[in-house]
Formats: sequence, C-alpha cells, structure tokens
Amino acid sequence: MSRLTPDRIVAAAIDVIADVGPEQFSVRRLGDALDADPTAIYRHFRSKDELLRAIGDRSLAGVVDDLPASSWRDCIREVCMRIRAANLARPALASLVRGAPPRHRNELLITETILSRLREAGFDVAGAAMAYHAVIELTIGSAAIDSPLACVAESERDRTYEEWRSDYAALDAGAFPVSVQMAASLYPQTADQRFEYALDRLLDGLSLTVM
Amino acid sequence: MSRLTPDRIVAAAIDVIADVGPEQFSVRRLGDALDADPTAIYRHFRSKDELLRAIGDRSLAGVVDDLPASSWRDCIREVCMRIRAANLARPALASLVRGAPPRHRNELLITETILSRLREAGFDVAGAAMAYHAVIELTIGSAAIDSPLACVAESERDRTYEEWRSDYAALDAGAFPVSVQMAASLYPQTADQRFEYALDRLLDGLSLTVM
DNA sequence: ACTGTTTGTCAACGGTGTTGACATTGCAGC
DNA sequence: GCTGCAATGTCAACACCGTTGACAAACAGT
Repeated sequence: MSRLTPDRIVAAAIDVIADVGPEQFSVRRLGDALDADPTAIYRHFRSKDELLRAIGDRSLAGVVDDLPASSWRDCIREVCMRIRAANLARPALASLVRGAPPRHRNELLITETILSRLREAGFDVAGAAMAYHAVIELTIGSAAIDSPLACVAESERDRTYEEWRSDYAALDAGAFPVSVQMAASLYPQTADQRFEYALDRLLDGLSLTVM
Repeated sequence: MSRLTPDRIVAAAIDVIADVGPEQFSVRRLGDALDADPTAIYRHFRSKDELLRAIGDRSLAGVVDDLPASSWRDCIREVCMRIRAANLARPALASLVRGAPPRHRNELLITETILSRLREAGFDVAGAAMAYHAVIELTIGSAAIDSPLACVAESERDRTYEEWRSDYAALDAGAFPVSVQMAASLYPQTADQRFEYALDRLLDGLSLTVM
C-alpha cells in the first residue's frame, strides 16, 4: 500500500475543511495537512472536483441505515433530514453538489431507497421519478442555502437572524407594509424546523398524487 | 462622468457571463470586454463579490411586475418561476446566494409580494412566514442546483442527462434493482418542468394548511 | 535480478482576485 | 483664469489557485 490512500486523503480533507472552512480549502493546504506534496493527490483523484465528490459521498455514510419501516413518508422524511444534517455538518459539501449525478455508493443507496419506497407506496414510474427529484431538490437546495449560517455559533446565528428581522422592520411601511408588519415573524423557529415544515408540505402535496 | 460606471460595468458583466459562462467569468475578462484595465473595476466595486451582488440585483428587476391577479397560487407560482429564470439566466447568482445577503430593493419587493398574497389568501402571520420560507428555499435552492447545466447548450445538456441515465442503468441490478429498472425514467422532462412539478406539489401541501 | 507500473517530489504554467504606486482627468473654490 | 483635491484609469506585482510534465524512488510480477 502507498503512503497516501484515497481514504486517508478524504479523511484529511474533511479535517482541513472543518479547520479552515470550505472556502479556504485548497489542494495545497490538503498537501500540507498530509505532509506530502500537494500534487501527490492527483495520483489518487483525477481532479479536485472528483475529490470533493468523494468527500461528499463519505459524509453520506449511514444515511439509509436503520430507517423507520413504518410509512414511506416517515422513511423519506428521515432520509432527507439525515442528508441535510450531513450536508450542514460539513458545509463544503452542500456547495459542491452542483447537480452532479450520484456516482458514488452512498448516493446511489439513497436514490435506490427513496425510489423503492415510492414505488412500494403506489407511485408509478413517472410519478416516483418526479417525486424523487422534487424531494431531493428541496433537500439539497435548502441545505446549500442554509449551510453558511449552519457552521457559525448559535449566538452569532441568532444575531444574524435578528439583524435581518430588524432590516425588514426598518423598511418604509408605505412601500412594504406587510414586510414591516411581519418583520418579527420572519425566520421563525430554526432553519431545521423551517426545512422540516417545507418538506412535510411537499410530502403532503406528493401524497395527493398517489391516492 | 467617468468612462466606466457601475451600470456599464454590470451590463458588460452580464454580457460576458452570457458569453463565456459564469465559471469562466473573471475580472480580467470583464476588463477586456470593457476595453479597460481590469483593476479599474475596483474603483467602482469594492470586490468581485459586491459586483456579483449588483448583477444579481439587476437580474431580479421586473420579477414582480404585471403579475396575474387571479389566485395567490398563480401569483406566487409566477414569481417563483421568474426568480428561477433570472437565476438560471445569470448563473453566477446561484453561487452568491450563500453569502449573507444584504437586502436589495428587488429582493424586498419579492418578499413583500409573496407575503401579502399569502396573507390575503388567509394564511395567518406564522403560516405565511413558514410558507414564504418554504417556497423561497425550494426556488432558490433548486435554481442553485440546476444552474450549472442550465447554461450549456441544449444538446450537451441532453447528452449529460442521457449519460447519467445510463450510469444508473449500468448498476448492479441485484443491489440497485429499482434504480436500474427506473434508469430510463430518471431526469424526466426538463429541469424547469421538474421544478414546476415540485413547486406545484409544495403549493398543494401549503394550500391544505389554509383551508 | 530485471522490468514495468505505481507513487511521491519538484518546477512550472496559466490562471485568479486584489493591492499599491503612479499618471491622468474632472471639478470645486478662489 | 488658476490652483488644489478627489476621483478615475493604468501598470506592475503579490499571493494564491488547479493542474501538468518530467524525473526519482518504491514496489510488483516474473
């Protein structure tokens, strides 16, 4: 075996990203962390993009383990929440999804799980495909939006939300009456809970198509 | 007045992005297009990020003009489609959604429009806030995911989707039976239509909360 | 032990955003 | 008019970035 392996590189990369943030992550920094020449990484990954995908896939390990067998809704809901949690925990991943197809094992397992549950629930092939894409777009897209704020301390996050609310409250009440009136009610609860609500409403809507 | 103005820079930047794609957009290219030194741009924008935000702001102009007055669903649907269209046309925006967003006029107009329609439709304050966030997260998130493929030629896009489908079809049918079976049905229709479907199902689900 | 592939190292290429020093322009106030 | 000052454009340079090709060391198979 070689000194560097894909596994060790991915593990080190996750550490580096946790350290310096996804924005500052670079091949050179990763090389430093590995005490190896940065270009050695290209012996194991064709490009940085391929490396990032591998990192993303590793973070999705276990997403489809021990799922509730109760209903298709509960199952898919849980999968989506776990995907979100994985993406928010390592915020770099959310940004690198970029519509790339799931070529890796964990991503494929997720697809297989969601699709099969939908089919069991009575979705026809076309309906299952549409429902799958709908649920995934909401989950991944929402995580991409929320990830920047997910990695800062809770106090700072709260302060940011409060700042945004007061921005709305300070608007011209003539031009933006409803925004001003509702300012205090915007960004309610936590970002996780807002996602949960959106996912539940989407699943409600999808349920209607199969009954 | 100076030879370069923020307006002219933004206009040129939009042209350049349309030409070479968001990925290849750089300050140097923009300088070439303006027949000026690239660093002259920094006399009008503090950073590339600020420039991108200005581009984003302009691209959202007109999103809330002449909306259908019929139903709240039609109205919000139309707003979301226009936001998506704006984001996909100027894909650079998708990548900058992640930063802490300063409130710009067009963005505020969109918020006001959606919130007021929801309130008129009978949503209470809390429900309108949740529905607003749900709809926006799906719209912006989905656009962020779809934008990389939105700016390539249709033939190349079709080829990419076909490649992804055949990736699924080539999987081990024992481990991924449903994925293999449904391979040809994945990524159905266009990305716009898939988003439309997801949005409609989400609106269906939101409708249930207000009846 | 010889050979050929794999892996690590090094220098370098072409690109990026951004900064500071310098030259030029335009415009206020006298 | 002129002067002085701020705004604007130009240039060179910095510190990075992802990636490639040539070369050396280590390993595998025969």
